[in-house]
Amino acid sequence: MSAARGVHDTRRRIETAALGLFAAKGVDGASIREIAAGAGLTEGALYRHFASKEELSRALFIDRYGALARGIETIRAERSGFGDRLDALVDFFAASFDADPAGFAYVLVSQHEHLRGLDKAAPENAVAALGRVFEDAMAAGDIPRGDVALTTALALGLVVQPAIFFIYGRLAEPPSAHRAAIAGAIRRAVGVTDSAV
Amino acid sequence: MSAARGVHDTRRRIETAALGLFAAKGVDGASIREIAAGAGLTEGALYRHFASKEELSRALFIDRYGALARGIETIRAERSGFGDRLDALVDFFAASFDADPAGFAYVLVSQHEHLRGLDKAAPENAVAALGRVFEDAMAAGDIPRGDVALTTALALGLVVQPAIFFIYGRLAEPPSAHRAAIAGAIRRAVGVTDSAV
DNA sequence: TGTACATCAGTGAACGCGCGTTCACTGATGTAC
DNA sequence: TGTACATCAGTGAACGCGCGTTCACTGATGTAC
Repeated sequence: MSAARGVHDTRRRIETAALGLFAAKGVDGASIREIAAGAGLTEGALYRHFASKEELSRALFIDRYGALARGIETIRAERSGFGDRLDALVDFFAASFDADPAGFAYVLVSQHEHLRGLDKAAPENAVAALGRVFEDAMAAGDIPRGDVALTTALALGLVVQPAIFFIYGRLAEPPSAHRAAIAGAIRRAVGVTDSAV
Repeated sequence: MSAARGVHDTRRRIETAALGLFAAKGVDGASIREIAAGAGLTEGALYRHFASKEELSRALFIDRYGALARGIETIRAERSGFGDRLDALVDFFAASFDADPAGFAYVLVSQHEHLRGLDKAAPENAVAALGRVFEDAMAAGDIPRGDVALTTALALGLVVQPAIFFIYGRLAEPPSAHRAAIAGAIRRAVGVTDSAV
């Protein structure tokens, strides 16, 4: 069993190396050889931990994307009132980004590739979870009724684009430095009514 | 010379086939063989028109990205006042999307790959051009002074995210169907002052 | 008008290369008796 | 405690494959005299 202790370290090293390379060069652009070298292994050893490159890239995505979806659902369950939820959501996204920029970048860039199969109604769909928050807000009269998908897109754009600007050096500081500005912009963009400030 | 007449048709057919495949599968995911077949040619013939796959993908990007940059600069030159410019910009983005969804998707997805070399100060940088519009607006007092890059990111996010939602089927209609809503969201998000409505 | 030559888009087979993946083997560790 | 066997992460060479690219060749068209 003491040999097995190292197993999770190795798996983690592979994931870390893969995530960095996938975020920087894309899944297609990063080779198994590079990933293995980055993790301090040979290619053969990597296949003791992941059955294929596809499984590796998918596991990496599901982990991170699922964590976002669960985080959103937790906030929806634990907070009531759109204002509280919105602040918590912006904080959560910003903290997720700070904790693992490569992971966040990977999810942003590869989501379409991995989500194509996944149904829009899937339990762990982060965008759908976000949509429910805006649905609730409309039902409660906290924001004007309207197209939920459009409202979700607008709010998400206000969070995601600053992250992309930061990743590519167009913004000096990460989203966490702009939490208040982003939350304020969302409030105004979606038209929060006075009762829900 | 009558033989040369067909040359531009062929080039266009290659570009159309490549754009569709690049937008759908990424540059790495689309092969020269697929592109050539899509254009009704053999691989060898494709190389009469483009020196390499890299040149093809780059030419496609530069054309489309440059057109966006020039469109933004034209609006800045021909319109005065932030309100007019903003409406024109949203209309322009929406019309560009409608005219060539695959081209727009390709620019969105591949910008980071191609812009890495390009300097932020490059003459045809669309994001920089957009930034100048917000700089002007701040100087004129049409919107509150603040971080220009952040303001640009917020506004761009409000335009881009609905396009992405539409491309991936999360939004039923393209951005052009939501022009007024998007322009309104930008106005509120960036805090247009009363004098500039 | 007819002949000779140049140009050039297109063909299709072939190339070398790097990729993801496999496999026989090693050696350290854990378990059974 | 000592021996025999099982397990399994890791090695490193090899595999077949599809990729981007090349190349000798073709045939239609344009140009010169």
